[in-house]
Amino acid sequence: MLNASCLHRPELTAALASGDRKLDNLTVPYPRTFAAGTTIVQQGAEHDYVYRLRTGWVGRVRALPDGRTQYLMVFLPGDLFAIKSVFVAAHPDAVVALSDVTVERLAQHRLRDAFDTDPEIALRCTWQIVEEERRLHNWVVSLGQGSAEERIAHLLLEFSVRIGAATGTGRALEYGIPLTQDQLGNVLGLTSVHVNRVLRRLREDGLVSIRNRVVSIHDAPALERMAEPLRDATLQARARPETAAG
Amino acid sequence: MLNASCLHRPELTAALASGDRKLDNLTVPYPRTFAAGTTIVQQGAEHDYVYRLRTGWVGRVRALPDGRTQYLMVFLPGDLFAIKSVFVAAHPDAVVALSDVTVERLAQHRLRDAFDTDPEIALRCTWQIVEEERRLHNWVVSLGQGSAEERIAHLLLEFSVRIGAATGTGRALEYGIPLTQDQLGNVLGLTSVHVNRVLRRLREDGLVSIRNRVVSIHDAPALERMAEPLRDATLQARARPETAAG
DNA sequence: CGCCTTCTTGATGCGGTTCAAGTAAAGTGG
DNA sequence: CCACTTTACTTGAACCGCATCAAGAAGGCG
Repeated sequence: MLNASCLHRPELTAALASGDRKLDNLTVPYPRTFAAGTTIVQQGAEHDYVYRLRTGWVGRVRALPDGRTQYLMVFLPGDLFAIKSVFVAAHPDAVVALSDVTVERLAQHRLRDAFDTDPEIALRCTWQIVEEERRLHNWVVSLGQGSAEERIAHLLLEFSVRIGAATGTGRALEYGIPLTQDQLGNVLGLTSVHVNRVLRRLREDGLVSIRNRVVSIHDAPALERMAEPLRDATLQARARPETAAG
Repeated sequence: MLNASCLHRPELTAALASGDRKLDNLTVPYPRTFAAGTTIVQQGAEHDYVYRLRTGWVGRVRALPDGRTQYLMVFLPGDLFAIKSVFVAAHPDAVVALSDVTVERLAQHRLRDAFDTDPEIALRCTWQIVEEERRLHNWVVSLGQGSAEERIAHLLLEFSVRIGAATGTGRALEYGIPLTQDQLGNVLGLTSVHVNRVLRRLREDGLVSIRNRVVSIHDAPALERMAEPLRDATLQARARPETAAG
């Protein structure tokens, strides 16, 4: 499991997997379930658990005082979330179940002890945060520079890759998505109306369609071409390495 | 030093400060300087150092293949940067000196060893990443939901707070800023033309002005009112705590 | 002085929002 | 099983915030 893109230094792979396995011993005995729409962690509240997502989709979302809302992260199975509980007292944003989900809970203080005594667990936790940072960087680029088309293409492809990686099969050309167009808008920084219009265009052009909460990628190369400018530069750089400067 | 907003769990304060002090023993003997505009870490390159910023401003920036660019982080004195070197092989974005800077270097592998053997150092490193994540969350909200006015007001206030915290004095109502309007645009996801126009309005309305690379906040309350919707919700929540839900 | 970067301002246009209305599908309670 | 409601999707028309294009002014710096 662990992570999709495996951008970590190769010498860490074993330690990471080992750290992940060790989390099993720290989880509260029985997994817990939340129905779609449930708030798992309240915005602004203190919280004493960290979670490992087993099934379903979870989102971190911030509500602005005037009613606007923005999603900050979408978690898929295998992700650790609310890991900030270990370090900060209050969560500045809510964590909600986007679909029905099952999670394993880890008591914050126990994980914190393990963090101190077991470097592999510390590594696993830090890795999760580093990975989230990577996603956030891409998110900022997407929101700051991407057009609506580019953002949507990029997001649907990212889910495709992450789901594919989590399930072991390669990229998923068809996958369930629990997000409504309204939620997609709040992920992408767009209105649901515009999301709808762009999706229509993509559907009519035969690139991708969403029907009955299922994404079907019909023309992956074209979709990738569309999302290309927003693609994580790490991969591009690998294709044509450059010399480092002082 | 360490961080501004002190949102960490109180029981960690001592360990964090201690971890920060321990970094002193890991730094390469002589601090290094970079001239404004220099690239410190190349986009897409591997890199074996982590840095602690002593003086000046540093930015992490991503260049898209078609020429667009987006800043992903602005580092101020006290920040650790390129800390990802410890965990990932290649940096997906460049790190550049926004002004003349002096930095302390830490060899990646030495820090990694220390990370394993000393929980306080692990905590200090993880804390830096958690803090960056906090900033990125706010950044995403800003780009996703904020108007140009809100984003600019929010950014200038954030710098004010962070500089104030780093220098020990409270919020800085006047501070030097090395960013050009063009760079501000690439931080804010706006064109320099629009940044210019909004800054003009803010100046004419007596809220804030930038002249000769110096920001002067003339009407802090009004500026805060303008940035209010984007303000980190943690503080808001503290004012009126809510009950937690299951 | 002449060049270059940054700042400034105007004119014009487009991408995305806003407002509004209508359709479709899935509950829900009687 | 059928009115009634609710939630999601869809589409149109009008508007506006910000981008784009263009050109000039104001400052460093060789």
